[in-house]
Amino acid sequence: MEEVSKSELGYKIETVTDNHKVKVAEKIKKMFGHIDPRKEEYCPIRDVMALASDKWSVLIILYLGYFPVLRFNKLKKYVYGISSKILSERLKVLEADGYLFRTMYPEVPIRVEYKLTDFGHSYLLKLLDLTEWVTQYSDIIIENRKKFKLNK
Amino acid sequence: MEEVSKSELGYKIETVTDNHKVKVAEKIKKMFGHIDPRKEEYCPIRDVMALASDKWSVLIILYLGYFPVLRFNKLKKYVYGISSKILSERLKVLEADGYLFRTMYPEVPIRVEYKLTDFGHSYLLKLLDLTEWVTQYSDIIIENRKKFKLNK
DNA sequence: CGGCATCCGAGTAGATACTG
DNA sequence: CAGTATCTACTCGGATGCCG
Repeated sequence: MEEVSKSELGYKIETVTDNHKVKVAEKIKKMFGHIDPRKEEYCPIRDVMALASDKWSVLIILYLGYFPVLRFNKLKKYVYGISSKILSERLKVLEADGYLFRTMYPEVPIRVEYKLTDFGHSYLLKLLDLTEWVTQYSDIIIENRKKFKLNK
Repeated sequence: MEEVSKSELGYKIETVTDNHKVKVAEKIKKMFGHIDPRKEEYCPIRDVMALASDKWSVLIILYLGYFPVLRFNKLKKYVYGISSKILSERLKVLEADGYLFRTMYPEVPIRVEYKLTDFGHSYLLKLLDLTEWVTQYSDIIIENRKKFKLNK
Protein backbone atom coordinates (compact mmCIF):
# COMPACT_ATOMS: atom_id res chain seq x y z
CA MET A 1 0.00 0.00 0.00
CA GLU A 2 1.41 3.36 -0.98
CA GLU A 3 1.05 4.76 2.51
CA VAL A 4 -1.66 7.29 3.19
CA SER A 5 -3.12 9.57 0.58
CA LYS A 6 -1.49 12.57 2.19
CA SER A 7 1.27 12.52 -0.35
CA GLU A 8 -1.30 12.13 -3.02
CA LEU A 9 -3.82 14.85 -2.46
CA GLY A 10 -2.53 16.86 0.45
CA TYR A 11 -4.81 15.63 3.23
CA LYS A 12 -5.37 12.55 5.26
CA ILE A 13 -8.20 10.11 4.83
CA GLU A 14 -8.79 6.78 6.44
CA THR A 15 -6.25 4.29 5.19
CA VAL A 16 -7.38 1.72 2.69
CA THR A 17 -4.94 -1.17 2.69
CA ASP A 18 -4.13 -3.44 -0.21
CA ASN A 19 -5.81 -6.22 1.66
CA HIS A 20 -8.94 -4.09 1.81
CA LYS A 21 -8.75 -3.49 -1.90
CA VAL A 22 -8.55 -7.19 -2.65
CA LYS A 23 -11.60 -7.88 -0.52
CA VAL A 24 -13.47 -5.07 -2.18
CA ALA A 25 -12.62 -6.44 -5.61
CA GLU A 26 -13.94 -9.84 -4.55
CA LYS A 27 -17.19 -8.34 -3.38
CA ILE A 28 -17.61 -6.48 -6.63
CA LYS A 29 -16.89 -9.65 -8.56
CA LYS A 30 -19.63 -11.42 -6.62
CA MET A 31 -21.99 -8.56 -7.39
CA PHE A 32 -21.61 -8.38 -11.11
CA GLY A 33 -18.48 -10.19 -12.18
CA HIS A 34 -20.67 -12.73 -13.91
CA ILE A 35 -22.38 -10.13 -16.07
CA ASP A 36 -21.16 -10.28 -19.62
CA PRO A 37 -20.58 -6.77 -20.91
CA ARG A 38 -21.31 -7.82 -24.46
CA LYS A 39 -24.84 -8.92 -23.65
CA GLU A 40 -27.13 -6.39 -22.11
CA GLU A 41 -28.04 -8.43 -19.10
CA TYR A 42 -30.17 -7.44 -16.18
CA CYS A 43 -28.14 -5.43 -13.69
CA PRO A 44 -29.56 -4.26 -10.36
CA ILE A 45 -27.22 -1.30 -10.23
CA ARG A 46 -28.62 0.08 -13.43
CA ASP A 47 -32.20 -0.87 -12.86
CA VAL A 48 -32.78 -0.40 -9.16
CA MET A 49 -30.14 1.82 -7.75
CA ALA A 50 -30.35 4.61 -10.28
CA LEU A 51 -33.89 5.24 -9.10
CA ALA A 52 -33.20 5.42 -5.40
CA SER A 53 -29.93 7.30 -5.60
CA ASP A 54 -30.95 10.20 -7.78
CA LYS A 55 -30.65 13.68 -6.35
CA TRP A 56 -34.30 14.16 -5.40
CA SER A 57 -34.96 10.66 -4.09
CA VAL A 58 -32.00 10.83 -1.75
CA LEU A 59 -33.26 14.07 -0.26
CA ILE A 60 -36.79 12.71 0.09
CA ILE A 61 -35.60 9.59 1.87
CA LEU A 62 -33.30 11.55 4.16
CA TYR A 63 -36.08 13.93 5.20
CA LEU A 64 -38.37 11.01 5.87
CA GLY A 65 -35.63 9.60 8.06
CA TYR A 66 -35.44 12.89 9.87
CA PHE A 67 -39.19 13.38 10.35
CA PRO A 68 -41.08 10.13 10.91
CA VAL A 69 -44.10 11.39 8.98
CA LEU A 70 -44.42 14.14 6.41
CA ARG A 71 -47.25 15.51 4.36
CA PHE A 72 -46.86 16.39 0.70
CA ASN A 73 -46.44 20.12 1.09
CA LYS A 74 -44.15 19.82 4.09
CA LEU A 75 -41.92 17.55 2.10
CA LYS A 76 -42.02 19.99 -0.76
CA LYS A 77 -40.84 22.75 1.55
CA TYR A 78 -37.93 20.77 2.93
CA VAL A 79 -36.80 19.45 -0.43
CA TYR A 80 -36.56 23.02 -1.62
CA GLY A 81 -36.59 23.62 -5.32
CA ILE A 82 -38.56 20.52 -6.23
CA SER A 83 -41.77 21.00 -8.15
CA SER A 84 -45.08 19.32 -7.32
CA LYS A 85 -44.83 17.35 -10.48
CA ILE A 86 -41.42 15.89 -9.81
CA LEU A 87 -42.15 15.31 -6.14
CA SER A 88 -45.29 13.33 -6.81
CA GLU A 89 -43.51 11.39 -9.52
CA ARG A 90 -40.63 10.44 -7.25
CA LEU A 91 -42.94 9.59 -4.37
CA LYS A 92 -44.89 7.27 -6.60
CA VAL A 93 -41.75 5.46 -7.73
CA LEU A 94 -40.38 5.19 -4.19
CA GLU A 95 -43.72 3.87 -3.00
CA ALA A 96 -43.85 1.34 -5.82
CA ASP A 97 -40.37 0.07 -5.01
CA GLY A 98 -41.34 -0.33 -1.36
CA TYR A 99 -39.33 2.39 0.31
CA LEU A 100 -42.28 4.33 1.65
CA PHE A 101 -45.96 4.24 2.59
CA ARG A 102 -48.57 6.62 1.35
CA THR A 103 -51.61 7.07 3.54
CA MET A 104 -54.53 9.17 2.39
CA TYR A 105 -57.10 10.58 4.81
CA PRO A 106 -60.20 11.58 2.88
CA GLU A 107 -60.89 14.66 4.93
CA VAL A 108 -61.62 18.09 3.55
CA PRO A 109 -59.17 19.34 2.67
CA ILE A 110 -57.51 16.06 1.89
CA ARG A 111 -54.54 14.92 3.96
CA VAL A 112 -51.81 12.60 2.71
CA GLU A 113 -48.96 11.31 4.82
CA TYR A 114 -45.72 9.72 3.76
CA LYS A 115 -43.44 7.63 5.92
CA LEU A 116 -40.62 5.18 5.36
CA THR A 117 -41.33 1.47 5.40
CA ASP A 118 -38.94 -0.73 7.37
CA PHE A 119 -37.48 -1.58 4.02
CA GLY A 120 -36.92 2.10 3.43
CA HIS A 121 -35.30 2.45 6.83
CA SER A 122 -32.99 -0.42 5.99
CA TYR A 123 -32.00 1.35 2.79
CA LEU A 124 -31.60 4.61 4.65
CA LEU A 125 -28.95 3.05 6.91
CA LYS A 126 -26.69 2.41 3.95
CA LEU A 127 -27.55 5.62 2.23
CA LEU A 128 -26.73 7.56 5.36
CA ASP A 129 -23.25 6.07 5.54
CA LEU A 130 -22.65 7.34 2.06
CA THR A 131 -24.09 10.81 2.60
CA GLU A 132 -22.14 11.16 5.83
CA TRP A 133 -18.97 10.33 3.97
CA VAL A 134 -19.83 12.86 1.29
CA THR A 135 -20.64 15.53 3.85
CA GLN A 136 -17.46 14.83 5.76
CA TYR A 137 -15.26 15.18 2.72
CA SER A 138 -17.19 17.72 0.69
CA ASP A 139 -14.69 20.49 1.50
CA ILE A 140 -11.89 18.35 0.15
CA ILE A 141 -13.83 17.63 -3.00
CA ILE A 142 -14.51 21.33 -3.55
CA GLU A 143 -10.79 21.96 -3.05
CA ASN A 144 -9.92 19.22 -5.52
CA ARG A 145 -12.15 20.82 -8.10
CA LYS A 146 -10.49 24.18 -7.73
CA LYS A 147 -7.01 22.72 -8.01
CA PHE A 148 -8.03 20.77 -11.06
CA LYS A 149 -9.39 23.86 -12.76
CA LEU A 150 -6.19 25.76 -12.06
CA ASN A 151 -4.08 23.06 -13.67
CA LYS A 152 -6.04 23.35 -16.88
CA MET B 1 -40.72 -1.25 17.09
CA GLU B 2 -43.54 -2.78 15.10
CA GLU B 3 -41.81 -6.16 14.79
CA VAL B 4 -40.29 -7.13 11.51
CA SER B 5 -41.47 -5.98 8.15
CA LYS B 6 -42.77 -9.43 7.32
CA SER B 7 -46.29 -8.36 8.03
CA GLU B 8 -45.66 -5.26 6.02
CA LEU B 9 -44.33 -6.44 2.71
CA GLY B 10 -44.28 -10.19 2.91
CA TYR B 11 -40.59 -10.84 3.48
CA LYS B 12 -38.01 -10.45 6.15
CA ILE B 13 -35.35 -7.78 6.25
CA GLU B 14 -32.88 -6.92 8.93
CA THR B 15 -34.69 -5.35 11.85
CA VAL B 16 -34.44 -1.62 12.31
CA THR B 17 -35.34 -0.74 15.86
CA ASP B 18 -36.90 2.48 17.08
CA ASN B 19 -33.66 3.20 18.83
CA HIS B 20 -31.89 2.89 15.50
CA LYS B 21 -34.34 5.27 13.93
CA VAL B 22 -33.74 7.90 16.57
CA LYS B 23 -30.00 7.69 16.07
CA VAL B 24 -30.42 7.91 12.34
CA ALA B 25 -32.58 11.01 12.72
CA GLU B 26 -29.89 12.60 14.87
CA LYS B 27 -27.24 11.89 12.29
CA ILE B 28 -29.35 13.41 9.56
CA LYS B 29 -29.99 16.45 11.72
CA LYS B 30 -26.27 16.89 12.13
CA MET B 31 -25.81 16.57 8.39
CA PHE B 32 -28.29 19.14 7.21
CA GLY B 33 -30.67 19.99 10.00
CA HIS B 34 -29.19 23.45 10.06
CA ILE B 35 -29.97 24.13 6.42
CA ASP B 36 -32.88 26.51 6.06
CA PRO B 37 -35.18 25.23 3.32
CA ARG B 38 -36.31 28.75 2.51
CA LYS B 39 -32.86 29.91 1.58
CA GLU B 40 -31.04 28.04 -1.11
CA GLU B 41 -27.97 27.25 0.93
CA TYR B 42 -25.03 25.16 -0.04
CA CYS B 43 -25.77 21.49 0.43
CA PRO B 44 -23.17 18.78 -0.13
CA ILE B 45 -25.80 16.21 -0.98
CA ARG B 46 -27.02 18.26 -3.90
CA ASP B 47 -23.66 19.52 -5.01
CA VAL B 48 -21.27 16.65 -4.43
CA MET B 49 -23.18 13.46 -4.13
CA ALA B 50 -25.36 13.82 -7.18
CA LEU B 51 -22.21 13.68 -9.29
CA ALA B 52 -20.68 10.60 -7.76
CA SER B 53 -23.87 8.62 -7.35
CA ASP B 54 -25.26 8.88 -10.84
CA LYS B 55 -25.78 5.71 -12.80
CA TRP B 56 -22.65 5.91 -14.94
CA SER B 57 -20.27 7.16 -12.24
CA VAL B 58 -21.23 4.33 -9.92
CA LEU B 59 -20.46 1.75 -12.59
CA ILE B 60 -17.16 3.42 -13.46
CA ILE B 61 -16.05 3.49 -9.84
CA LEU B 62 -17.11 -0.09 -9.25
CA TYR B 63 -15.19 -1.36 -12.27
CA LEU B 64 -12.13 0.57 -11.17
CA GLY B 65 -12.50 -1.15 -7.82
CA TYR B 66 -12.66 -4.48 -9.58
CA PHE B 67 -9.72 -3.91 -11.92
CA PRO B 68 -6.91 -1.86 -10.38
CA VAL B 69 -6.13 -0.14 -13.68
CA LEU B 70 -8.25 0.29 -16.78
CA ARG B 71 -7.74 1.97 -20.11
CA PHE B 72 -10.41 4.06 -21.77
CA ASN B 73 -11.71 1.49 -24.20
CA LYS B 74 -11.61 -1.34 -21.67
CA LEU B 75 -13.71 0.76 -19.35
CA LYS B 76 -16.05 1.52 -22.20
CA LYS B 77 -16.48 -2.18 -22.83
CA TYR B 78 -17.28 -2.99 -19.22
CA VAL B 79 -19.62 -0.08 -18.71
CA TYR B 80 -21.60 -1.31 -21.65
CA GLY B 81 -23.89 1.14 -23.34
CA ILE B 82 -21.94 4.22 -22.41
CA SER B 83 -20.79 6.47 -25.24
CA SER B 84 -17.29 7.86 -25.59
CA LYS B 85 -18.64 11.31 -24.96
CA ILE B 86 -20.36 10.51 -21.70
CA LEU B 87 -17.51 8.32 -20.50
CA SER B 88 -14.90 10.99 -21.02
CA GLU B 89 -17.18 13.56 -19.41
CA ARG B 90 -17.71 11.44 -16.33
CA LEU B 91 -14.05 10.53 -16.09
CA LYS B 92 -13.11 14.18 -16.17
CA VAL B 93 -15.54 15.06 -13.39
CA LEU B 94 -14.47 12.11 -11.27
CA GLU B 95 -10.83 13.05 -11.80
CA ALA B 96 -11.53 16.67 -10.89
CA ASP B 97 -13.29 15.67 -7.69
CA GLY B 98 -10.35 13.49 -6.73
CA TYR B 99 -11.79 10.01 -7.08
CA LEU B 100 -9.42 8.84 -9.77
CA PHE B 101 -6.09 9.37 -11.49
CA ARG B 102 -5.59 9.74 -15.18
CA THR B 103 -2.17 8.81 -16.53
CA MET B 104 -1.31 9.43 -20.15
CA TYR B 105 1.54 7.62 -21.87
CA PRO B 106 2.49 9.55 -25.01
CA GLU B 107 3.15 6.47 -27.07
CA VAL B 108 1.82 5.83 -30.54
CA PRO B 109 -0.93 4.97 -30.40
CA ILE B 110 -1.57 6.85 -27.21
CA ARG B 111 -2.28 4.95 -23.99
CA VAL B 112 -4.28 6.33 -21.09
CA GLU B 113 -4.82 4.58 -17.78
CA TYR B 114 -7.35 5.24 -15.08
CA LYS B 115 -7.16 4.08 -11.49
CA LEU B 116 -8.84 5.01 -8.24
CA THR B 117 -7.08 7.33 -5.83
CA ASP B 118 -7.07 6.37 -2.18
CA PHE B 119 -9.81 8.91 -1.81
CA GLY B 120 -11.76 7.06 -4.45
CA HIS B 121 -11.15 3.77 -2.66
CA SER B 122 -12.47 5.32 0.52
CA TYR B 123 -15.62 6.38 -1.31
CA LEU B 124 -15.91 2.98 -2.91
CA LEU B 125 -16.12 1.33 0.51
CA LYS B 126 -19.32 3.20 1.30
CA LEU B 127 -20.67 2.92 -2.20
CA LEU B 128 -20.13 -0.81 -2.14
CA ASP B 129 -22.20 -1.21 1.01
CA LEU B 130 -25.04 0.50 -0.77
CA THR B 131 -24.74 -1.44 -4.01
CA GLU B 132 -24.52 -4.70 -2.09
CA TRP B 133 -27.73 -3.83 -0.29
CA VAL B 134 -29.39 -3.00 -3.59
CA THR B 135 -28.16 -6.21 -5.20
CA GLN B 136 -29.28 -8.25 -2.22
CA TYR B 137 -32.80 -6.86 -2.26
CA SER B 138 -33.30 -6.18 -5.95
CA ASP B 139 -35.62 -9.17 -6.34
CA ILE B 140 -37.81 -7.82 -3.59
CA ILE B 141 -37.93 -4.42 -5.22
CA ILE B 142 -38.90 -5.93 -8.56
CA GLU B 143 -41.63 -7.85 -6.74
CA ASN B 144 -42.82 -4.70 -5.01
CA ARG B 145 -43.12 -2.95 -8.35
CA LYS B 146 -45.25 -5.72 -9.80
CA LYS B 147 -47.56 -5.78 -6.80
CA PHE B 148 -47.92 -2.04 -6.93
CA LYS B 149 -48.89 -2.12 -10.58
CA LEU B 150 -51.50 -4.77 -9.95
CA ASN B 151 -53.14 -2.70 -7.24
CA LYS B 152 -53.60 0.19 -9.64
C1' DC C 1 -6.06 4.69 -29.12
C1' DG C 2 -8.41 8.19 -26.80
C1' DG C 3 -10.66 11.37 -27.23
C1' DC C 4 -13.25 16.15 -28.91
C1' DA C 5 -16.66 18.76 -32.09
C1' DT C 6 -20.89 18.87 -33.98
C1' DC C 7 -25.52 17.86 -34.68
C1' DC C 8 -29.87 16.34 -33.33
C1' DG C 9 -33.73 13.84 -31.12
C1' DA C 10 -35.96 12.39 -26.80
C1' DG C 11 -36.79 12.70 -22.49
C1' DT C 12 -36.87 15.65 -18.19
C1' DA C 13 -37.89 19.25 -15.58
C1' DG C 14 -39.80 23.97 -14.61
C1' DA C 15 -43.74 27.26 -14.77
C1' DT C 16 -48.37 27.93 -14.76
C1' DA C 17 -53.05 26.92 -14.39
C1' DC C 18 -56.59 24.13 -12.82
C1' DT C 19 -59.42 20.52 -9.85
C1' DG C 20 -61.62 16.95 -6.48
C1' DC D 1 -54.37 20.14 0.37
C1' DA D 2 -52.49 17.26 -2.88
C1' DG D 3 -51.99 16.69 -6.65
C1' DT D 4 -52.85 16.58 -12.37
C1' DA D 5 -52.62 18.78 -17.05
C1' DT D 6 -50.43 21.30 -20.38
C1' DC D 7 -46.91 23.66 -22.53
C1' DT D 8 -42.41 24.92 -23.12
C1' DA D 9 -37.33 25.07 -22.25
C1' DC D 10 -33.55 22.76 -21.75
C1' DT D 11 -30.41 19.26 -20.70
C1' DC D 12 -28.79 14.81 -21.68
C1' DG D 13 -27.21 11.52 -24.29
C1' DG D 14 -26.61 9.03 -28.80
C1' DA D 15 -24.55 9.05 -33.57
C1' DT D 16 -21.22 10.43 -36.53
C1' DG D 17 -16.94 12.17 -38.08
C1' DC D 18 -12.40 13.77 -37.37
C1' DC D 19 -7.75 14.28 -35.37
C1' DG D 20 -3.18 14.09 -32.72
